[in-house]
Formats: sequence, structure tokens, C-alpha cells
Amino acid sequence: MVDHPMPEERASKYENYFSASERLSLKRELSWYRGRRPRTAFTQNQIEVLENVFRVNCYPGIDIREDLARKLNLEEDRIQIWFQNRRAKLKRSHRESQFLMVKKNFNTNLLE
Amino acid sequence: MVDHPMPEERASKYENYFSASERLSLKRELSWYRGRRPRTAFTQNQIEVLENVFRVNCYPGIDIREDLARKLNLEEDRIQIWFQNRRAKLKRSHRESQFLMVKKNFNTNLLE
DNA sequence: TTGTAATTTAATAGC
DNA sequence: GCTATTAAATTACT
Repeated sequence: MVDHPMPEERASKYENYFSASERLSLKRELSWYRGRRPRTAFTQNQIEVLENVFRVNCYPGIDIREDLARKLNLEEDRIQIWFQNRRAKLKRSHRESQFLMVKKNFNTNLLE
Repeated sequence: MVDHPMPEERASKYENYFSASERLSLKRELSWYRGRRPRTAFTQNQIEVLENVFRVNCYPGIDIREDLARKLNLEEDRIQIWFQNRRAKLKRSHRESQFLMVKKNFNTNLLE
């Protein structure tokens, strides 16, 4: 568990004095310094492609991931994590719908 | 910000025809229907206790959270979310005060 | 309008 | 690889 030490961002103060891309790289540098990778913001298109692959195969091997990485201009690691999180999300949604179904049946049974 | 497109609430126009508690439960039902938990309104006392714990430990483990949940008569989930949001708020305030400090120094340096 | 509870999801830690 | 959390960013309500 990362106990966030908080030597907080010396960059933010200068933010207005830099261009957008300079700010971004400053931010990245600082985030790394603080020990956490800056959150990747996938584009709509990247997500679309990833979702399409996921529908067919939610466990793509290293070869497919590398291929995606090239095509989407992302690091392979980002893609691996994306699929991990996506599988977790799918699992949660399954759990939830199961729960709702059980609940529905429970209520229905009470009325019979 | 602005964004009030909404196929909006058939409830709101009837609001005046219902008692406060009827309005509240209507609202809750609508929130659930829309897939969002109705906003919890913490009491002054609950906030006070949470703030006191936060001062000592802003990353309470599951055991402490469960304990708080019992004592404050809240769901453990509400408490986890509260700490999450509280940490984000603290971080924002740190960023802001740092920004002000830097700005002040920057201006001072210009005058030297 | 502001503050903040709630949501979503990328990233991390531990197993 | 999975689970449980965290942080970041946003949404939306009071």
C-alpha cells in the first residue's frame, strides 16, 4: 500500500508558464518522481478497438497485445493492464446481474 | 457546468403536491432508477467523527471502517468513499496553497 | 454557484 | 492472472 508521502507537486505552480505539452511532460516527470504512472487517457478510437478485440478474445496473448500496441501507439503494458481491468469489470457486472436475478426471484417467490 | 439537457424528471413538477418525506422517497426511487445512489447527507456529528479519525489516519483499514460504520450507523461503503473524497480534497488544498506560495515567491523575486 | 457524494477506470500491491 | 485498493477525473446533486 502506497502511503502517499506528499512532497507535493512543485510543478503545478509553474503550470501557466508552460505550453500544454511542456506541462504534460512536467506532470509525467513529477508523477514518476512520486512513484505513480500518470493516468493514461485512451482515445475513443483506442477504446473501440480494444473493446472489439475483447469481445472476441478477452485473454489476448503477448503476440496480439504487441500487435495492438503498435497499431494503437500504446505500450504493451498499458494494453495488458487494460484487459485485466476490463475482465474485472465484466466479472463485476456478471456478479451484479446475478444478484439482481436472485433478488427478483426472491421477491417473486414471496408473492406466490 | 451548464448542461441541463435532460429528458427531465416528471417528478419535479409534481413536487409541491407531496410531503417532504414523500418527495424524498420519490427522489430516491428516481435516483436508483437512473443508476445512481442517492446522495448521502452526513450529519454534523458524523462528519466531526470522520474528520477526527482522518486527522490521525487518512487510510483507515477495513477493520476501522467497519467499526466506524457501526458507531455512526452508516454503510462501510459510504465511509470508504468519504475517505477517498477527503484525501482528494486534502491533495487539492495542498496544491492550491503551494501554488499561492510559489506565486508569492515568484512575484517577490521579480521585485528584488 | 459551490462543495462534495458518487461513479468510472487506469494503476498499484499482494497473493 | 485475480482481487482489492488507490488516485485521477468526472458527473451530478444539494
